[in-house]
Amino acid sequence: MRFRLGYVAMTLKLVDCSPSGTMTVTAFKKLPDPEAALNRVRRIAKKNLENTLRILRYNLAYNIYVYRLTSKLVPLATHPLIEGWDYSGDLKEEFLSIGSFIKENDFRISAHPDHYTILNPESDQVFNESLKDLDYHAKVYEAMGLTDYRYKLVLHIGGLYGNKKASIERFKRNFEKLPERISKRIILENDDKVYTAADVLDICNDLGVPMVLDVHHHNCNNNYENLEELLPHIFKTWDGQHFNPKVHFSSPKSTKEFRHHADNIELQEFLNFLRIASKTDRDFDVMLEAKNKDGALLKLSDELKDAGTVKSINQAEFELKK
DNA sequence: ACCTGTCAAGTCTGG
DNA sequence: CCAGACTTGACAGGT
Repeated sequence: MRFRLGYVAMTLKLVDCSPSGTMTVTAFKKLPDPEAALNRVRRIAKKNLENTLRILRYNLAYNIYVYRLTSKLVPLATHPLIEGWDYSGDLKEEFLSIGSFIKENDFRISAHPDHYTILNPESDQVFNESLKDLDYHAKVYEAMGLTDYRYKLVLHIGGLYGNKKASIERFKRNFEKLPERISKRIILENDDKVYTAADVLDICNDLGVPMVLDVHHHNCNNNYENLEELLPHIFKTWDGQHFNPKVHFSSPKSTKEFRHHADNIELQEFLNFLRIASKTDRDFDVMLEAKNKDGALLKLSDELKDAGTVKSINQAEFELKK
């Protein structure tokens, strides 16, 4: 049984390599000439794309094949200020070279629209804004030539609005309204406050959508659910998908700030999870969500090699001994 | 060069 | 009904 490690958006190893350069609305409006402001956005977006390719090259060198794109590649992408700008046509070459590199090397790439993107709100306006953001994410994949639906978008269920059952029903109804180019990419994750792993598993089974288990969120919000029992069912939602099941993993910052992410991954907690996961007898990928990003990955990797319970294939891939 | 307040966005709680 | 927390990295303004 094998597993791979990945990290989110940003490497600490490369100098001056942010893929998330931004321009604020205030800064945009402050420039007297809208054309000049748009030029600035274009320059930042181009830089973000170039840096993303640099990061992917670095990942290849380190055998890191699991990576999450930042949602901020194109600043203000869904804002009316840049409405009408064809960023995917304008930066076609940059997008396509990223996509080709991803396909050539068979990277597992994902993206995670931020927590303002919600499918079950009570207001139509919030739903429509969320749709715009999902459309942007799908456009980014399409501009990269990643038209295969194996490249996913991770979402949470959303708000509670005082009634979990009704909010879940609204989620499902709204999900069915999505165009295929979006819905086929969506995978759902349990959150740290409202929707537990069992809640999300039910929704995923009803909709036929893969589920990402976030182990840390489960530790924050679990309603006494047993992970060992749930895990085989969670992994089963990935049957028929191109990639193996995916898990998010992070360690709590402290007892007091339990929900916050720590700088690195606690080895013992990780080994505990591996023990449970090994019983499913399936290969899987782990997205590490730590402040130290790829630094945390390389550190955990070293510690796993020393721990002896797993065999290292390379920096980011391991085989579990039975 | 460094420090701090601010930033597009939504939800929830407490006053 | 409104202000502030939540949470995040990066920008922008001030020193």
